[in-house]
Amino acid sequence: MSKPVQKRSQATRAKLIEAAEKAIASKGYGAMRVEDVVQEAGVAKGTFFAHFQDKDVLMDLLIGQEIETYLDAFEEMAPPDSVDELVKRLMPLMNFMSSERYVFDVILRHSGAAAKEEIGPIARTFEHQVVIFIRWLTEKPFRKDVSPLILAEGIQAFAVQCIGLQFCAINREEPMHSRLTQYLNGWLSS
Amino acid sequence: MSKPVQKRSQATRAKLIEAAEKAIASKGYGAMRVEDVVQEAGVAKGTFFAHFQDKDVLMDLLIGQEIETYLDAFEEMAPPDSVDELVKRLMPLMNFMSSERYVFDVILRHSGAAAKEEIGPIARTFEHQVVIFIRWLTEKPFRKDVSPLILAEGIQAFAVQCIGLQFCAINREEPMHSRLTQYLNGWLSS
DNA sequence: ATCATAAATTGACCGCGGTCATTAATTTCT
DNA sequence: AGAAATTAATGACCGCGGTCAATTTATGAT
Repeated sequence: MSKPVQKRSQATRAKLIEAAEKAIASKGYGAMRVEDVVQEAGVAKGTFFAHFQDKDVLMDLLIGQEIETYLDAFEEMAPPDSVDELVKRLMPLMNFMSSERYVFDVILRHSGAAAKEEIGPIARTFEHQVVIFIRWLTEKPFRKDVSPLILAEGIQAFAVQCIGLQFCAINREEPMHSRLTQYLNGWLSS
Repeated sequence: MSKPVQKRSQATRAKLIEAAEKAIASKGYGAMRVEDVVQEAGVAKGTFFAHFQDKDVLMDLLIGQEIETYLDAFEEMAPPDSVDELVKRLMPLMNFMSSERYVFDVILRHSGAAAKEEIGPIARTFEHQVVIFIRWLTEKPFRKDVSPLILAEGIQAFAVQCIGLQFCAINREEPMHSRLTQYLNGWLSS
């Protein structure tokens, strides 16, 4: 399943991923249908599930690699030296995470690895994020009375909270970035 | 849909809820099947959806009322005067929220009201929780340099974070309560 | 009581994710 | 090269949530 040995198998997998990306590009993540993907890829439905345990596994892959591109951008940047700067850096990623309710749900479902052995792409991005945050926090003037790991995980918790609130009508008048700024001012200042 | 006028309709609704509670009691939330519920209730499948927009709406109701019982217990208690006490008070609710992955997912999906007009049971419990936390925070010696509302929302964010991590194998060696204690020590102390 | 109107219920049907015994293509062995 | 053994692909089928035109039941007016 995860280790295709034949060339044909790799080609089929590539066709499926390409077809899925095409479907998503035109109709969004939430509207992607396995049946459309296999038709576009020119294979049978069962073939899809021979390559991906279920639809979620493919979504994990595609959304995970999208998130990773944002983290790559983080790596290029100089560490932010204020909460405002930090929030500004995070916004593009948060906008992607909140682009569709479905995307956010998939991310939440996969943000923690279900099993130690097989940590998925999205879970990996969350770990990667923590690494980046820890570096930023230790290099710059943020509070030092709480361990960087806890601080980093807290940033994630607040980001998730803000995205969640973004999806509810009552709270939508306050923009995500200003809400996150409030939380992080309370969380990161010494 | 939401305002049954005939007695017969109210009776049917009650039968459906009772049947659902029975199914959940014996097999858990995640295993509840609409088909089983309607059979137990002795009505047709379509009737279910005449009473509940979809399965999630019924889950919202049932899980929401369960959560509300924990909040009622909170109301009975004296406010906690330390983070340790606060965490101790929260644990029963958090244990319920993390009793099944499915339950947690439903809660996340409904924690924010989708529309101002029709705020669901679970969303109402989140608002109720905030009210309780604000009271606790203002009456007791927690930090005062951040608004109680933001502090209360932060407690929710950290609780959700801890439950989420609970479901992932990598982090399961650290018990929920000790993780939450760490977060809240950083968040609530002045 | 009788009929008109609205409310509630029905169950055949659909969409879509996911399964699995069968068949086809590849590789390995002799 | 051909037979045996692995690996890949197939598509009919299933489970389950959700829909809707048709039917039954209740209500209100005359």
